[in-house]
Amino acid sequence: MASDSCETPPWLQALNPEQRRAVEATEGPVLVLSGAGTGKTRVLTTRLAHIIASGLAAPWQVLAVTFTNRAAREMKDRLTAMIGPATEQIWLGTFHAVALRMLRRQPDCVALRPNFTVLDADDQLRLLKQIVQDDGLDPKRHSVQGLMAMVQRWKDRGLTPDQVTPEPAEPLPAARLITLYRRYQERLLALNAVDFGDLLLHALTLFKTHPDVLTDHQNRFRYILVDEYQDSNVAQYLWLRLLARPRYNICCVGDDDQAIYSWRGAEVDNILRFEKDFPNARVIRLERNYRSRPHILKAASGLIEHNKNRLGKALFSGVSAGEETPWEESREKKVLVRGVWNDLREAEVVVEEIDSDHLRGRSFNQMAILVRASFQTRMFEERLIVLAIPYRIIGGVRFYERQEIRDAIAYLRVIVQPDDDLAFERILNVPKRGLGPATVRALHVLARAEGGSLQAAAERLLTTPKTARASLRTLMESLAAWRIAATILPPAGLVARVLEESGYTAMLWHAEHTPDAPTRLENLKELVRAVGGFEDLVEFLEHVSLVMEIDPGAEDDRVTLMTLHAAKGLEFDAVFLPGWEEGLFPHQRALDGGGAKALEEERRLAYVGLTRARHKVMISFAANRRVYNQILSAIPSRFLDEIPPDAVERHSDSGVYAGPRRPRRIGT
DNA sequence: AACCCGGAAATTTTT
DNA sequence: TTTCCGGGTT
Repeated sequence: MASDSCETPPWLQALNPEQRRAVEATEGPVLVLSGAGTGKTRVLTTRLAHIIASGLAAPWQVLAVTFTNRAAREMKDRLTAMIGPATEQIWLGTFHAVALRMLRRQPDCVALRPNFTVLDADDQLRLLKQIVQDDGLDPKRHSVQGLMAMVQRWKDRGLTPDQVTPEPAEPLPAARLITLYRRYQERLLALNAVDFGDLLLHALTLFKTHPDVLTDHQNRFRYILVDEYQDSNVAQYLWLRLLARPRYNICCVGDDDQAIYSWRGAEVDNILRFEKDFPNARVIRLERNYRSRPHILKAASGLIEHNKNRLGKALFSGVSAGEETPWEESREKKVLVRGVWNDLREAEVVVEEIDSDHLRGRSFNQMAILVRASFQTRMFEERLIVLAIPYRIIGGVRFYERQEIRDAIAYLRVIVQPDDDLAFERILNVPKRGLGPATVRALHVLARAEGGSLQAAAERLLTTPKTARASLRTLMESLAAWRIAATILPPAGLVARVLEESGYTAMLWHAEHTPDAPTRLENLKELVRAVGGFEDLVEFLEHVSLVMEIDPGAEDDRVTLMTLHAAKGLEFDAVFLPGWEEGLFPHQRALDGGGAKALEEERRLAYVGLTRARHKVMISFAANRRVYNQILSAIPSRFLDEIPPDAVERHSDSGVYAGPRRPRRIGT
């Protein structure tokens, strides 16, 4: 083993002792508890490089799973810089991407056929709604979204319809819910489709029902790395446990203080239980923070200490964070807290601060406004536009969720995958071609009678001369033509042709009365451009269903606006945290139902926000905020009182309730 | 099949 | 307030 050699390999030299231990502890289960800004990504990438460079395993014998696409991309980039093209051979990706890759190899093992589709949230809802209606339930009385959430939660826990245990206190009898779940799963299989939760559920089923497949994978993966382990759900945990056997060379990296996804089925318990789950596990703590200035660390640590359910970890400052940066100023030795009259004023104050920072030579790139809920960004956008400050929003309405993009993609799906009824139904009458509900109903009846797809039913319908509709014939002929074209044209060319020949662009061009038609046309052009980066249509569709976002443009100097959730893993010189009010942050939903657990998660979210900052944090709260049409009053967030007072400098506008206990300063 | 109207929900966070 | 959905009418 390379670590036995006398010379220290160069890639280890840049690490501190704890990091180095985390990298060199290759055998057996290891939990790396890495606090914010302690060099987690460096440890992960170095560990991978170390395993490969010292010959412990070939690249393709290593599996590294992340939670987000961004984390996967970042790791890939940094690893490529270290070990070059061998990176490509590592199994590196999000849980969902890796699971999908495995399922693609053996779709038949979980009753799928090749080329199965990955449905997005919108398709899932549509499908479930159909099932709910078929069951004679009124979608209005029983929220389809609520039912969907329930199904997803089951899937997050790795439960198939057969394994779901009846739960009391649900809106419907348990047996009926399970039937809905079962029908939903049956419909998905019939459509040759999976939803997001299925990727993991099926991957788990694959291992459970096919021991030979599991053994193959166990033999292949000598080393497993897991990022953001605190965000894993039960299904992911079970899947990892199976896969890691019998060597248990599994290294999980995470921070229980940054667990913010329980609403999506993540189990903080996974990380809290690690030592029990994996006997003889080594636990390595990374607590040396290289990111934030001491006052920020103090504020963040003081806040998170109010959580009871945590492993306990204390960050300390690794180096003095600031050398020669434009951020050295005396008044920013504390976390600034501003209390203002209303949300409008809050936007003014924050954007003014951003503007004056910029005038002092600080770049917009290094400033971020992190909000609790995405609707908060609007007010800031308006203000930024007034002062002509460039900004970018991360998250928001995602590119591939826009209507016109989903329509275009539905066309592609119909071409690639004739069984995809959802996509077919979506495009059947878009643009309008006289194929309305009556036609859809007829097709459904026929499809059900013959046990085939809607497209098969459509072909069949055309053979019965009496009912044959000219426009349906035209559509089916077009589809056939596009299918042939797909084998010749590059994907981008095909998309352009489909949009043209289907009449879709004509429809938009014609629709001058709708103000956003030009934007939509623009988006479609953007889509063609995005498709241009792919050589294979199927590959593109895969990318769409997993990545959901389009490559960000060139890095220019802009302020970033995003939610706190989206900010995890990022860092900025200055971070602005608006909306620290009871009811907004902590969010009302957390205060209503969830009890202490939900509140602790909100607190962790606040912790994540604070620890994104290198040099400067400004928190703000508004006494009044416009929600819908009404103006709501709120008192400052309890989190403000939980930050150690000596790490904070408060200024509140006159007349603004500044919170209990502390004397307030008036005016500035 | 296309249009109009009224009522209800919307705003937590995402692979 | 706006937007979306479903039902009813033309």
